[in-house]
Amino acid sequence: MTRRPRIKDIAERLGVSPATVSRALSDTGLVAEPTLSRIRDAASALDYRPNVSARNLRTRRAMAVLMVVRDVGNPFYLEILKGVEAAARAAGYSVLMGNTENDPDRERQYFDMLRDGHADGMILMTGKLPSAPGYAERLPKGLPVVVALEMIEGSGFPHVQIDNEAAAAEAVRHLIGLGHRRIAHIAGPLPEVMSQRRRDGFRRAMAEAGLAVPDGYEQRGDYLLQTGRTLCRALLDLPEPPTAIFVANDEMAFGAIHELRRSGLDVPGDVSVVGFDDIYLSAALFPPLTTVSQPRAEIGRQAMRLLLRMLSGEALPARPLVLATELKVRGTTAPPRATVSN
Amino acid sequence: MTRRPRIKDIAERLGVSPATVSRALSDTGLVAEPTLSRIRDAASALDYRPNVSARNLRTRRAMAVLMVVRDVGNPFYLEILKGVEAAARAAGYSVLMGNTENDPDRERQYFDMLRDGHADGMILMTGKLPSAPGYAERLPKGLPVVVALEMIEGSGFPHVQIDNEAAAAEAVRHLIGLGHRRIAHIAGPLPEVMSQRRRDGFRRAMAEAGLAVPDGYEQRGDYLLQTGRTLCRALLDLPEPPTAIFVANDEMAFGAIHELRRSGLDVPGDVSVVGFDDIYLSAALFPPLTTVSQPRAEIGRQAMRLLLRMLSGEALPARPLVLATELKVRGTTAPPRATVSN
DNA sequence: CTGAAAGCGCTAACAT
DNA sequence: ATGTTAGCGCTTTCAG
Repeated sequence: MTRRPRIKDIAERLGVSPATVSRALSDTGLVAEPTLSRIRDAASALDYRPNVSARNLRTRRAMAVLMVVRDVGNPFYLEILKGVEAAARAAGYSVLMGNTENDPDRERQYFDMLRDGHADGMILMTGKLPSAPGYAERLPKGLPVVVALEMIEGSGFPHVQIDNEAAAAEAVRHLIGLGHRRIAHIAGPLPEVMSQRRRDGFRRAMAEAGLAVPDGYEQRGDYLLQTGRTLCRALLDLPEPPTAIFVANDEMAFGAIHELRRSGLDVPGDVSVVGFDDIYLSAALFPPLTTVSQPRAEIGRQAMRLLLRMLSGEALPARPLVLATELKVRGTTAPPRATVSN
Repeated sequence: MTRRPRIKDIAERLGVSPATVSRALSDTGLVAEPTLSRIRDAASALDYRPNVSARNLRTRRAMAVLMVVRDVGNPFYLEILKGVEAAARAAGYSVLMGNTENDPDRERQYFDMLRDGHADGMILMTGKLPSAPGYAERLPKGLPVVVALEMIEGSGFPHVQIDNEAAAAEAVRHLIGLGHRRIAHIAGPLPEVMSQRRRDGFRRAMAEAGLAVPDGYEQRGDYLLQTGRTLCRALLDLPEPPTAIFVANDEMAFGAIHELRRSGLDVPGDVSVVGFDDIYLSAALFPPLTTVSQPRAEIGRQAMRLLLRMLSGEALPARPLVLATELKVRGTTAPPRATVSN
């Protein structure tokens, strides 16, 4: 079996210089017509493919970006990945996936991949900088990093996000509008900014409507399905259980619904439930989940767009790019059974 | 801002040769102790990271593998990705994701990435070779490719798969064991080998039990949720509708269940449903889905293991690696309402 | 055990 | 418009 052809092989075969072949093959528009076609033909006849390592070494670019998430196993990220991938492909970039699982070692390892030339830029969706001590401070300024989905305050990187607080408030107002008064919230992990925002939205909507949030009406979860069950149980065991629950993500919402059903309660007849995220299959279940839909593919696309602009040396505005959410009113919300005011 | 340090910088600073630094940093065991530590210290003081393009160019390896699927948007692949990623990381490899969407251009493009040095090997889960004419024939023998999940007959690549036919038969036997006689099947796209196998398993189990498969009891789908609905409707409109349905994947099974409920039928009271794949959330729904569980993470891990062995030059056995499935009996199957034997 | 030298395959100045 | 030359940063013979 014969060795893979290099530029030199084509050049010799055609009696031109390697430089000309390189120029012809990379569409610089600097090669005249008789030569151009001959080179292209020869390249495809030899089934030539440029060696990316050599090219990358020379051009000091990898033509790859890194997308880093907390948990690749979560389908939520897939739609975003699709958006990123599409935008990346269109610009000739590949996408590397990084998975941190909240492990500080991995968090910094992916940052290191930027520095060692594995990737040219990074889309960071972990909601934090590497937590290794002193690491964040030592990061060079102007690193081509876009923070998406979650926010990292004070990081100085451009952000693509949604207004979690406003979206949460809208969801709660929907419940209030249906006539609910006793509305509870199952929150995400509160160290995280995103969870805080969603809880703040809940509180704001309640306050604006003059509704109290009794003790025990705010439960603190972790975005896992099982926890949705447990915390829902806790709410049902309250002396005055809520007639509606705003849950900080869909998985916990499913858990909550499961628990309600097991307790013989009807959703939405006895208790209404609103989720957040509009994950895969949310619309397809029984009943379909009322939830806040994030424009996930668009988040991915925009994040990649910003990143490409950074890579082309553009300075980016400090203001975060905020994308619109949409409350999808589906089958898990209805007016409370007995509309006794207060 | 000062330039990124190179090996040469460390060498000069320490008065040793670049070669020694390289050897020290790559743990060859060829550098003696006073020097070794000095080099390591200097490297970490300078925050040195080797340039991967240069290294890859020199070593002719990318230390990356490519995992190619039909549709990144499908959560099904996530667990596999997790398995691949874990095994890859452990061996020092990164994972590149490829998404073909059944587009022939992309199918071949990812193969090309192998050839241009983007990746050293590939885990192919698309169930087919690039369909561009003549392409498959021209592929060099012994390419480091492992086919996972689906099979590509005659491709000559090592396979990691499950026994789709046996698993399907087991699922159908479960229904028969419950007393069902009128059992229908909603199949996947039949050009695909995987769908054929699952259908064959259905047929075999029925034949073995001496049960007929009446006209219209085999519907041909495409793995999409909406299609599950439509085809379930078609089954219900039959003069003698089935009392149980074996569906070729979970998404269509959810669609079918949705349709059954909309028609006022109880699952599993009136109709039992079995799915295939055990996708995300299948266990968490109401009722939880009875389905065939594939060892997804294990498929990923094993595929990566085989690939690593190919990359180290080992010749691999032609026999496919077949992993065990497990029928998860959950809440969507029960004996038929009126157990009138035929 | 360490150093000198070569070169992986490509592209970018510079020259013509 | 094309050729010449150099070099990206690393690893790996080959010497010593």
